[in-house]
Amino acid sequence: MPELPEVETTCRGIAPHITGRKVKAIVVRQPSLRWPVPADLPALLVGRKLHGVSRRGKYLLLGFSEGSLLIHLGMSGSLRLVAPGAPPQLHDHIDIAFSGRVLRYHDPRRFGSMHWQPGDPAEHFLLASLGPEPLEPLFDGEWLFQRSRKRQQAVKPFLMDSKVVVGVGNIYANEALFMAGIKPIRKAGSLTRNNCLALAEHIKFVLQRSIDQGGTTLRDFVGGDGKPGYFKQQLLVYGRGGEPCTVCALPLKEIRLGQRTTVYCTRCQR
DNA sequence: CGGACTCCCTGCCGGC
DNA sequence: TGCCGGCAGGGAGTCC
Repeated sequence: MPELPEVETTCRGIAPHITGRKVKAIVVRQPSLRWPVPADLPALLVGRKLHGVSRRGKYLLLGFSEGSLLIHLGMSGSLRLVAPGAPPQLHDHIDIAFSGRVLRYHDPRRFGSMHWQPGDPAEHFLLASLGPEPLEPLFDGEWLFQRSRKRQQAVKPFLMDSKVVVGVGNIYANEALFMAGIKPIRKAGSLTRNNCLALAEHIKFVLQRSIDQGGTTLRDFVGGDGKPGYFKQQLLVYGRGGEPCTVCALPLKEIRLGQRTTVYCTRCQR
């Protein structure tokens, strides 16, 4: 169930265990993901040494000297390290076997993907037009303000547009809008500069806090129990439609906006 | 171009 | 109990 913090947690969790190791084998049990898994994946990877693991938006990048493997976890994907020979479970679609450790891709809904990009991964078509990373200084209130000018779209789908900023999914869009006191259905173009400053700060805050908490379950995660790294009980609005607002106790309103569940407080968010 | 909508897929939950 | 519709955290592709 990956949003940016889960992808970041995965990145940090797997990196120390596989960086510098050689790929020994690739097993593709189910090549039909969001896009077909490249048929030549074994030829591309076996024998290559992994230089490092990084993240761009919700894409994980396994970097080799010749290029990068881009992995997206979709809605239901996860990566785990398992011991060589561990029996695959249902929906364990792909193994990347390193010396001593197997990186196993699991994805019931198969909305995830794997792509190979020679050379600089940033040139891949899926990454080329992505907006800034939310936790980097390049993304700030001024950026949001400039990008939102004259946009008629509601602010929530605007925030979830990966060309505006990457990594803000449905959960964190709801949370950040609540914390910033901004109604999700407001037109992006109606936001004031101060609105945008608040919004950018709360996006950074909620994502960073979630990453910090994901870190607390890293050991379990790497050990293979796959515990998700975010804490549902800390969410202020997402999943709480009809329940009292944590600030004013008015029941939270739940609507559909751009085909996604949206929860907000009609009193605290304007 | 912006913005709304569709679809990829399995699992699960609530209603009947 | 079983079946069925609807919904789930993403996001590319299509159409207007």
